[in-house]
Amino acid sequence: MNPEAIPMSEISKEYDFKQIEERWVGAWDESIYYFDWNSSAPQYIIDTPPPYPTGNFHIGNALNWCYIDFIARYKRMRGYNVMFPQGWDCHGLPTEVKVEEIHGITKNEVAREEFRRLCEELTAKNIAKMRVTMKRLGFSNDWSNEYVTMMPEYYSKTQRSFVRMFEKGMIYREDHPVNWCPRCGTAIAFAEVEYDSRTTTLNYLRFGSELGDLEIATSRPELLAACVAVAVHPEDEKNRKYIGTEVRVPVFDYSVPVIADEVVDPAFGTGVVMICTFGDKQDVRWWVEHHLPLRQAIDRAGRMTEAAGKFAGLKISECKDAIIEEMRSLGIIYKEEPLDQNVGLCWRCKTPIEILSERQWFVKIDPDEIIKTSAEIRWVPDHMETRLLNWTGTMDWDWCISRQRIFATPIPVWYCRACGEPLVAKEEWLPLDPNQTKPLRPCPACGSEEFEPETDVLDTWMDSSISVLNVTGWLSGHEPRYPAQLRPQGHDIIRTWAFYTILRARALVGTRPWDSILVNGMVLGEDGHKMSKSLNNFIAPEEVVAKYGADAFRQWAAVGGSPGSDVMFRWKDVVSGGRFLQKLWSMYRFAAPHAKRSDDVAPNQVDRWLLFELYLTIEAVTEAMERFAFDEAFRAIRSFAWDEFADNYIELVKARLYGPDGSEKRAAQTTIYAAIEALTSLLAPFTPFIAEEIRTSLSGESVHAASWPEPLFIGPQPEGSLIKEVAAAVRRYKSDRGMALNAPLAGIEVYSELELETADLAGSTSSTVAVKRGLPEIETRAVEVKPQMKTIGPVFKEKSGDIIRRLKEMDPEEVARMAGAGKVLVDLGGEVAELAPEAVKIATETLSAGRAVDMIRLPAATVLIRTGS
RNA sequence: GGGCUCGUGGUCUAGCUGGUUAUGACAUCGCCUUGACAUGGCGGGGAUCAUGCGUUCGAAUCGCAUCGAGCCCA
Repeated sequence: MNPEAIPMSEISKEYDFKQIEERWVGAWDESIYYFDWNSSAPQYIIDTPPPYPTGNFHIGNALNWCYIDFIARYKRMRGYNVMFPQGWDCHGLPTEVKVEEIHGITKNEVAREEFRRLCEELTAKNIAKMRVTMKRLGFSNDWSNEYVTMMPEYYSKTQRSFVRMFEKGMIYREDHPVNWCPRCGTAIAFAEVEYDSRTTTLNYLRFGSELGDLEIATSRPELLAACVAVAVHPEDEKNRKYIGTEVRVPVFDYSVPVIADEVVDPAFGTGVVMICTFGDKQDVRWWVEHHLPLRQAIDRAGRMTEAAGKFAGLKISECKDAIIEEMRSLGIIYKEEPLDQNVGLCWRCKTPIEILSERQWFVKIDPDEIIKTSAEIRWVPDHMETRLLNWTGTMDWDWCISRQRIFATPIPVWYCRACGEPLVAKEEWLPLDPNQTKPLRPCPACGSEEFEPETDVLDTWMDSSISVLNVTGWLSGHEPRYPAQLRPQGHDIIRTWAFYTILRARALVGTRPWDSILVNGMVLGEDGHKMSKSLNNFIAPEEVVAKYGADAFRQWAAVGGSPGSDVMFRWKDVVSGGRFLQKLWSMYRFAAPHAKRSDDVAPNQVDRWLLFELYLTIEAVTEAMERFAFDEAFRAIRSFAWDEFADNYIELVKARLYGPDGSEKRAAQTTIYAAIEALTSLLAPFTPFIAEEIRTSLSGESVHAASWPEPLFIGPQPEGSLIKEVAAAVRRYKSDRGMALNAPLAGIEVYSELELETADLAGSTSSTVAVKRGLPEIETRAVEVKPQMKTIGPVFKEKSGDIIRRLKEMDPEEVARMAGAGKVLVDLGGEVAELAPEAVKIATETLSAGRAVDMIRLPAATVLIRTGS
């Protein structure tokens, strides 16, 4: 489009973000963001986090997606074959709960398949809502690579991964202690356990012994029936005599051994610990180490078992009360005191978890392999890797992957009714639900054809931990392209998603999952706390977009904080983003009729200065983008656009633009064109809407199909830079005197060592300008000595402080004279230090010596302004 | 209790491979309607760089300790 066809008056004065952004959302062709499976261009595959489809794309997601979009758009412009896929991690308890709520049912009241169907229906609706928000925010997702974990295309891969790892011996089924939520009725992994401090009671009781009663302290007397041993420290003077003997468990009256273990803290309680199966993780460790028997006193529903004798059937808390009451009345409890302790809670419902021994499916964890693989990955910021490594060393048992739920990937296993042997499905039978289909062969152990289906389902992390394999083409018919280049994710799920993904990629395809992982922080509300609905500091992205637009919101994401650190949501950042959009629009409104590309015009000093600034900006932005330093990148763009281009360059060249046609005018027009073209390209990853609006008006091409600007190789431009400095100084001069900026001055003389062009300076100051070499004939006087520490310190070491003090006391005129003569002598009392001239800088004051001029001193020039006429 | 990160004008932050004048934004105050923009321009005020000790000629920057905050975990 010819810019001449857009008179300035036809471009609205105000930037209408709503109209423009919504128009582009509707107009953009999404296919330009599709990954090309056949391309030989370097690939850049992003393992986008698949969000849980709650129906609301929250601001934490939005921050991460902004980061991803900045990178995806930047990499595309750099010529990469980019995949920015979108997945949905559908399975999970929250949806089950929501469905029960919506339909007023419990999951056991309807058929398994029917319940699953209701969950899928709700999930599909939520996904549709979230897609709308994502598109409105301007994310350049590749929707041709969307995946939905609840669909057979995806969960068949989860099932195949299960079968393959089973066949490699990396998945096994075993009776094993698991973390159990009695309320949800399901096993959970360590990653799902939260901790909270609670106050409870430490009960002191007596166990009967031939050596006299043994005193023990416990916070969980309800587990008395699960007691399998008692432990004391081997060096414990008071209690060591009991080691190797047996003591009687009160109330239940059976014998347990007393064992020695150094882990026991002799100073806690009575120094004697009751080992139960299982009160906590330490009990599990002792149980394994000392080969103790199993006495399970609590069942899956959180009620006491037959092992608890007359307390059987009571809830845990009821049993606790009853047992304490009984022991008090029998005098077994002789002391009670409050105890602060941290209890493990189910992350979903906050119910205290129990450790039960259950037959469950597990994935083997090899910490060394995880650590080795992690070392092959570039972590940004690098300290986030420490969190993974710390976590890797702290797990007491393998990853429990079976869950007692419905809406999840079925475990493709049956058990033979005749001999109990498990039959794991063959890969080619998948996908399947063992509750719906029968195995295609008889029991390999006994030949029976009668089977019980596995009703447990897989942990949802089993789905999402292969997201990276899914997007890189594993089991898809495409040539696989793992590892992916980037995993962007939050630091809250390092111990889960990052950990499990590394484990699974190693196990299934033998490589690291990604080249780099970019870890983003959490979004904090304006009160400084993590944004959440319960804290009532929650802002929806839709609200921000409605008020200030997606481009303004995205600027908050870019400059609100650096990736990795937590970022506070601040309205003022969005507001200031909106102002920048208006500023850009005003710039464009001015530039549109002037931006014209001409060949063979020679840029003048000011043009070349701007082109050099542009060159520096492109270099700085490119370098920052490679480090994912979006805040630095965007600040550099903003500073170029606002400070250099708008406030300085445009003001300097107005006279040329409004002046007569000629090569000087065409040089300015060409420079403006180049600046706007490059600027829109740099802005494209961050503010895709306004960048597109301006760029298409300028050149008719989409900025999102353009390539990243090449730095124009141009050296420093001291002349143009000085002209800018002088113009700014004159602007300040006028402002200080309350003069209008376009008020003419009687005359300006610029003294410097450079050969300056005067046209732009004369135009922007509305005054005649004379350029002279050297210094004006006026008096100068030294007023201050500035010692240069960098020069003095290394030479004079401990004398430096003294020298500085003396220098400041000396007459500046005298110091200046000595510096001019080649050396500065400083009397230190006993001795005289000899300083090189560069060890001091002299600040001078100028006297206009009776002439009718004002003087402005700049680092590289002296400007005289005639005040008389 | 452990690990990680971090304490810089009123608020948020840059600097942190040590060099005496600590960056920017927002807020605040003053001046200015000039042919893109008052959602603008120009300028001013405002900081014991959490505290203490140490290393050094010299510390916001390096080390140790203390206090405080956030996150992850036991």
